[in-house]
Amino acid sequence: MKREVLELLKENKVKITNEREVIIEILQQTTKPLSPADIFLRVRPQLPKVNLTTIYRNLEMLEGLGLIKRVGFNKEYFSYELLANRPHHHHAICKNCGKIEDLENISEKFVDQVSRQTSFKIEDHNLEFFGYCKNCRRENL
Amino acid sequence: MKREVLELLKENKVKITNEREVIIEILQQTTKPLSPADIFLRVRPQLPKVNLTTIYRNLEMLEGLGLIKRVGFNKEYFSYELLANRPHHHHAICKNCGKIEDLENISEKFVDQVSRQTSFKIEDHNLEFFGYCKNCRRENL
DNA sequence: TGACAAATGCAAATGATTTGCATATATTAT
DNA sequence: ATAATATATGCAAATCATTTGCATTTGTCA
Repeated sequence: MKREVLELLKENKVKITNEREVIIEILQQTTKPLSPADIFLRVRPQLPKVNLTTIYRNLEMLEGLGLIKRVGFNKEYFSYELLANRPHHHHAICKNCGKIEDLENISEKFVDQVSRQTSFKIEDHNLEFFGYCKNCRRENL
Repeated sequence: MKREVLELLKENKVKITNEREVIIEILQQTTKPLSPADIFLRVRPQLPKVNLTTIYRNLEMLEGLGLIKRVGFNKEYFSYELLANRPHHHHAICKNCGKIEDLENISEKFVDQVSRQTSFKIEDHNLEFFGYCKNCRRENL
């Protein structure tokens, strides 16, 4: 667990438990969004007694602190990814196999456009693309 | 129910039931995305015996035919909106009161950008903005 | 009008997420 | 180091949206 994260947790009087260390490390080691169940499966080998509830509660806490972001894919459930890991980006999701590709370098100009044309004070946005990855396109032929 | 819709249903051997007529009319009369429960509540006054299951099954059917689009908001459940009602657009969702504003006229140039920079064959995308609407911004002061 | 496939209503199943509560653990002051 | 205490965890049960099985009803088409 990185120093910065550790400090942020301490600042917020959050106890550093084994469960939290493992959950955060897993999030740090991954480049793809993980669902609570995904994380659970990866924590268990290290902490066999861990409970799914603990995963949920910690994800909620981490989201509250602004460390992770919740992303929702089409017919799927929510997943989470660490904000610190990479700069703001979007996803391309394969409709067939569920493969997720990160899209970086997308111009954020349109975000400014939106902020201008709405009366809302925009703070965040989600942008997800759906289609078929290379492999699944082949299968469809 | 508009003629075009009626024809599309018949083409696909879908029976024209009272439930379907009412569900489709409700979707046609609304400019905001509606959840299955929303639709259920609006159908019931006209068809008191209608069951939520029927709403779900028909939404699935309409989505399959490409008549409606499923949109997922942040911590909320899925909602549906009729594609024919308006051209492609996006949403701004108030983090406080849940108010939804439609955003039209957003340049779609970035969609082309994406198609070029990924190996995916992009077919669709979701774009949602989150922030605070005029009223809720006032309340926060 | 009758035959038949498709749609509905109802009840129960499912699956993710949440909650209550007793126990365990990290933190803080002693 | 140790004790006191607030917080976190595990477990079981509750919740809530969504799905499924099946008997009954209803459109559609000959």
